[in-house]
Amino acid sequence: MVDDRKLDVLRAIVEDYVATEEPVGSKALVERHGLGVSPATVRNDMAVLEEEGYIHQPHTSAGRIPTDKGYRLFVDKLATLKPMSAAERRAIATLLDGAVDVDDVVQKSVRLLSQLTHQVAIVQYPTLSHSTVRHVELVALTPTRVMVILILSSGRVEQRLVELDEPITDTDLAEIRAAVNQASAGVQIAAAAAGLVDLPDAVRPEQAAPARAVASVLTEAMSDHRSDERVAVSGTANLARYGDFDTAVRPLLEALEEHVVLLKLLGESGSDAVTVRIGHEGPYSELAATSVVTTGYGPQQFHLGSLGVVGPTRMDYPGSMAAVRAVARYVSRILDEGNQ
Amino acid sequence: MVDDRKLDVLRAIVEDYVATEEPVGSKALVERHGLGVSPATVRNDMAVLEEEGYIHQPHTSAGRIPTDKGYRLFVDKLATLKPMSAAERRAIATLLDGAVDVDDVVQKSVRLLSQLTHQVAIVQYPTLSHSTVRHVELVALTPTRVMVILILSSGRVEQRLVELDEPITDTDLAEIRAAVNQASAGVQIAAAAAGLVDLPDAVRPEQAAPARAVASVLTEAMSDHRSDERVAVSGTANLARYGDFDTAVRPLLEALEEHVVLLKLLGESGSDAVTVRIGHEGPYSELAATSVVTTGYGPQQFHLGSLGVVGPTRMDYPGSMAAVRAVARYVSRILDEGNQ
DNA sequence: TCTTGGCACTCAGTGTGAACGAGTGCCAAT
DNA sequence: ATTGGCACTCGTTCACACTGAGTGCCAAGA
Repeated sequence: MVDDRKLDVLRAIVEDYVATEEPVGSKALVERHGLGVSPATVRNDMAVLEEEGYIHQPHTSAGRIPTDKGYRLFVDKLATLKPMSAAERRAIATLLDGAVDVDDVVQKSVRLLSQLTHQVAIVQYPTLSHSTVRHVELVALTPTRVMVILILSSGRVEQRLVELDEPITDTDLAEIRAAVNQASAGVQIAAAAAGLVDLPDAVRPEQAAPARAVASVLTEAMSDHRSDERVAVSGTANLARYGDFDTAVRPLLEALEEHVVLLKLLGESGSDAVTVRIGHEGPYSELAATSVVTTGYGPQQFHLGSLGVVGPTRMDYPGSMAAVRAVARYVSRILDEGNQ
Repeated sequence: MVDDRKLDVLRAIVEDYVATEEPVGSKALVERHGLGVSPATVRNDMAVLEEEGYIHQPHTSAGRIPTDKGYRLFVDKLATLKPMSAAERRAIATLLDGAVDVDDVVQKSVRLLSQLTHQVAIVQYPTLSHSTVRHVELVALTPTRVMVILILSSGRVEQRLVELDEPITDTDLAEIRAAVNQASAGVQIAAAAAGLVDLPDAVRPEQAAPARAVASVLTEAMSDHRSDERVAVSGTANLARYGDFDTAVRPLLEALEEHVVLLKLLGESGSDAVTVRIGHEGPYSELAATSVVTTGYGPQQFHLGSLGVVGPTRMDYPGSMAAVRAVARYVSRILDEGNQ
């Protein structure tokens, strides 16, 4: 049986342990929280909680620390999101409103998130796969060198250089440009990439060769989801606060280098809600001592990417969850505005 | 007097200490290096080296470790650059040749450098200040929304969005575009930014308002040296190998978060040569235990930026210097090619 | 039945002191 | 100038006893 008071005890243990990084005993618990019962009673409750696997005793004569299962219950049942302070809200708003483009939004928000939570923050760059093509521009730098510029609805701009075998005239280039935009403007990039196969047929025969070259790099740029795989990381210095270098800090530092790993950590948080993955619940056994708090972002439930924080299981979940949610909302709003 | 054999002893001490991270004694020294003399002789030499301040004894019954001054002598007099292996050369070439744009070059080379040296690598994004304007493109997304695209000789592309008060026609836009390119193409960005002040006078009166708006964002984009201040960092996980968390790792992790600090570390390495700054020689007292190996890069002595590695003073200087130089050369070459 | 005070027990952490040994400095001999 | 020998230093390690936070259990009380 886990009744209300036992939940209170668990909450108190989690809060104290997060604050002190030391096993917490029954006496300190009743002192620091107004539980209204004696240490002996708390001890009985602790015995039950331990029996059920929510807390754990490193050694006989020590206090208790929460297990992953205990944190899980804490997060599911007990954690009321810490509301952001007015100052924090203002900081988020002013910082992110000053961002000039999408990359800037990502870089500013990852920094912000790490500062708000004092954890390591991760922000995935927004995916291009839902974007539509807004415009394609062709600029002749020299008669045989054309800069191809792809402007997406997300505000992202990709450029590629094309070397032509033959010099091209401005009028030919203009016609190809028109044909390309005819074929792709307003179309989702995947479909646009597919449609460009027919581009050489849509122009006059003598323009087929350069059109093919242009179509080729455009297709490549559209299917190049490199930016889907990019993530920004900030706040690694915050790891310094945590002891236990070998089990907690080192594996995390190594994981942070591997963006593939980070993407997997972020990846499954598809929905609107804030997801918490605690210790061993994650996919990497080396990261058994770290937790991940993530959520998706994007305008109107449109999943453009994920962001979150990672840190030791011993982390401030309510605070992290609140910050993650707040930043995700602002980012979504900003991206939405830029999109109109 | 510091004669040749004493220099040999110093070299041996540095090499052993770098390899083992432990104070090195006279006996181990003659065993591991074929010095051809007895431990007692080495001890005499060590006494002199200590007197002169090149090495130091943490406590009476311990071996010696090099001082910053000792590392300095080692680097200046003794370090012959470790030549890159054929495999390493090939890795550099194949990786960097696959880069598609400038940002990609930076990101790949920082990663490469950290892997080659097993240190923390830093690469500054190339400065824009020497770039010239290659082309300016104006694209009407809607009649009142114009995407301004600035293409620089370095291959970098900056985009900005302009909201117009009045709808604009395609012909007006084309005329403004022509005027802008007339004024800026081929001109260094600083001069181009200055020249754009006169843009409204160069177009027909009814186009002055939109021209002013365009000139305004272009000037801002040209003088926005944000990218001069950007740096890429990789290899923080390599710090995990070093003990001495508080004096060596933590301050460095904190410094790595502050890009301003990084830029200052990189900053003074203007020339072509590889610069080594050892421990206290640097500008930050908190980084007294870390050394920086940097060099500039850019085609034909044109300083576009700096790159290098940072790590504890106890680092493999010859290897780091060789890797830094090799990567800088490749980066310079690639940027040069893209620039033609 | 739940709560509480009391009490014996456990065991990590701390401190002390002795033994150990890596490494040195010095000196006399070569 | 180099070398073997030797006494000396001092950090490290280990054993051992001590301390005290914290527990589990039990009997008494609400």
